[in-house]
Amino acid sequence: MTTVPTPRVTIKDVAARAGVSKGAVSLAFNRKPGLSDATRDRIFAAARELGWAPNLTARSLSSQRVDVVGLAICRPAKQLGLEPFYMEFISGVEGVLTERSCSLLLRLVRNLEEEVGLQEAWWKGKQISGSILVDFRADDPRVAAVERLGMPAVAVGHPSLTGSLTSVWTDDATAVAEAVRYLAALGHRRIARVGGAAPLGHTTIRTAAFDEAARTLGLAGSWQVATDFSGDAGARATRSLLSAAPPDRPTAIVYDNDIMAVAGLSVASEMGLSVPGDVSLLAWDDSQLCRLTHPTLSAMSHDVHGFGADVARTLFGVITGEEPASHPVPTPVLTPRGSTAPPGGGSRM
Amino acid sequence: MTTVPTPRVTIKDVAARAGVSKGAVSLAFNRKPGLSDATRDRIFAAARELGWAPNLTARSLSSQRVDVVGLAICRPAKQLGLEPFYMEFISGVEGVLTERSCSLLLRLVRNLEEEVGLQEAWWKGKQISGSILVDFRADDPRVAAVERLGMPAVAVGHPSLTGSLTSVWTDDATAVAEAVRYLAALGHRRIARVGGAAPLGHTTIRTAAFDEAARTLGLAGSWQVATDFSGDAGARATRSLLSAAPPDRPTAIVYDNDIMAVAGLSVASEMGLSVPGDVSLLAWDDSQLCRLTHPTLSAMSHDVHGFGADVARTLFGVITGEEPASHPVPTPVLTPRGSTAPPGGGSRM
DNA sequence: AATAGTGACTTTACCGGTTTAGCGGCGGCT
DNA sequence: AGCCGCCGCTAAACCGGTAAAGTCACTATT
Repeated sequence: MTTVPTPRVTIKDVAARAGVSKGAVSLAFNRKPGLSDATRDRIFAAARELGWAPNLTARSLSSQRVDVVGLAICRPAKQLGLEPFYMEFISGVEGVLTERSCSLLLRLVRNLEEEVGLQEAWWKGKQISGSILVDFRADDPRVAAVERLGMPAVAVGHPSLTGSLTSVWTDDATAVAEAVRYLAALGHRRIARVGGAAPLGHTTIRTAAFDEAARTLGLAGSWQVATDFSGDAGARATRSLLSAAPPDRPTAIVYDNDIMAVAGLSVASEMGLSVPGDVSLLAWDDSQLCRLTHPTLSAMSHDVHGFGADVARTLFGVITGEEPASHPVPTPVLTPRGSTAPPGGGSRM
Repeated sequence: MTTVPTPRVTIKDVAARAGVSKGAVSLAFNRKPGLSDATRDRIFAAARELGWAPNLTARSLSSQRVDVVGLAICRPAKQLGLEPFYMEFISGVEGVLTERSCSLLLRLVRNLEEEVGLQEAWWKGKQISGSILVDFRADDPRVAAVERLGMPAVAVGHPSLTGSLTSVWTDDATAVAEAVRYLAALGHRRIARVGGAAPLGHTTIRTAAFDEAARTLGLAGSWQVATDFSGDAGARATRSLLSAAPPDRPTAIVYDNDIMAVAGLSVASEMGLSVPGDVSLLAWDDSQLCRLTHPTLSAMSHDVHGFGADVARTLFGVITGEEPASHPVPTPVLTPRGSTAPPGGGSRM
């Protein structure tokens, strides 16, 4: 294929064709007052005939705004592929961006330092008008960096992690408590949790909430393991938890995402334990995956798409200077399915 | 948080501080010859002190190039979330883009018309320097549109679908044939396939290849179902295939992605059929998911990350005018695991 | 000694829009 | 009639860079 030496039609050509100045074309395309309807129509007709669309690069240079927001995700590719959360989140964000003809600049980064550098480059390079920050950690360096830059941003994470940034979060502590309370109500006394990546702030929050709930309910202890969110890690953790002799073996396990719960289910079956007879399993996030297993997985479910949309809307608020309030999205709710039941129902599968 | 009225440091400030002209600063930052080391150092020092980074918008306006490539994905959000393919593909693309400090503009679109409009807007708006096109269909309107625009692009799909566009593809026909041959070699005579979305070109190709292979091997027929790639659809299809009475029931099923295979596995178990005893299952793509089930899923596996990287590299070739050749990536290879075995081993689980 | 060549910069003309100041003409008001 | 104010539009400055042409001092060549 030979690349045609593109004709490069610019605003000047359109202006010439419509018999007006380029200022007039600009006014027409930005729906600003000051033009008669007749002229406006002539301009649009000319533009259509020439197949012209404004050069957004030039536009943002002179108008000092860009219709692009950034999203950098800092997790190993290996985990990302399977984590249904992100794609759904992104699709929620997209939905809102699209309505405002805004685009998403996506980048996967290897660590937070890289992300800080990237956000700075994006912002100083005037490539984005704001950014969505995810996966906060304790003392996250992005908080200070973003403040210093004065860049509009929305932090996805609990306010205790996101400093002065506008944030949107899920109330993980409450959700964890509900999960534990539910299992306890079923009669479980030995409940374990297979958590996510330890450095992540929300993991810490869930861990603390789990401990707290276990204590409050007077449970037999509080087994928790940190993983990297991968299925393999979830399988390993489950294997280790379930290989304890029955009196010490947990009768219920809560997972921090779907993948690990699926992996856990498979480990239980591989070890000859029935679910939920010998052990109850509770997943988190509740993607489609939870309904594809046998038994189906009970889960703490969550409107991830809506979460993304909310975050995007909030970001627009920040960008336009409305100073929207930080707020939580609806707390995940328990969706009981086939993987949870009172303990000791024990029939082999 | 009060947004600081950003100081707006420009190339002029840096030039002034370093005591040179802005042309010199430009030369320094673009690593072009014509400056003494001493001056270069002074410039960098000045830039560092002022915290300056070039305005990429201005740069691309005058240099006529942008370091951004586009990717529009046209699938319902619901499917995307779970489809491990895309995130892995994207991460492969990203890896290559990052080395060249290039960014990815991502957009989810609802239909091809929208995508055509988007690509045109992106290109005419000089927002991207090229695009990656995925999920081709027969008579795909994007082929003509992209040619008309003269936009550099790489099509992910078989050349029979992508017209004159440079393309990178997986040899699905060969892979399907291998899958069928393998199952036939195990002794299966009644093999079914749960395919992906019918309008997609690669689905058509696989369907034809499956028919062909079934005929060549003299199999008992060729059951194929089209779905939408979702787990639910995979489950429904499997349920329908397996509910035939034993002489007509397939003894092996090939799936077009992992999710559907996982769903199929669960349906088999729900119907009291053992895998691989009563029915063998073969997945496609081979994400982590295949190793998390019980039994583990045999799959046609595929270096999706590498695929993405290859596509990105090829796109750079097209952009720089090297006219790279269209080429296939390595054909998926069979990875036998626990879900495939000779038919009739039939012990209940 | 005159000429050519080179290295190190500077000057200046864009890139393709947006934006603001300005301007001619026309209707309304006094 | 004269002045004002507004409408509809144009001209020109500007956004922050890049790139090509120009300048100038200094060395090498003949």
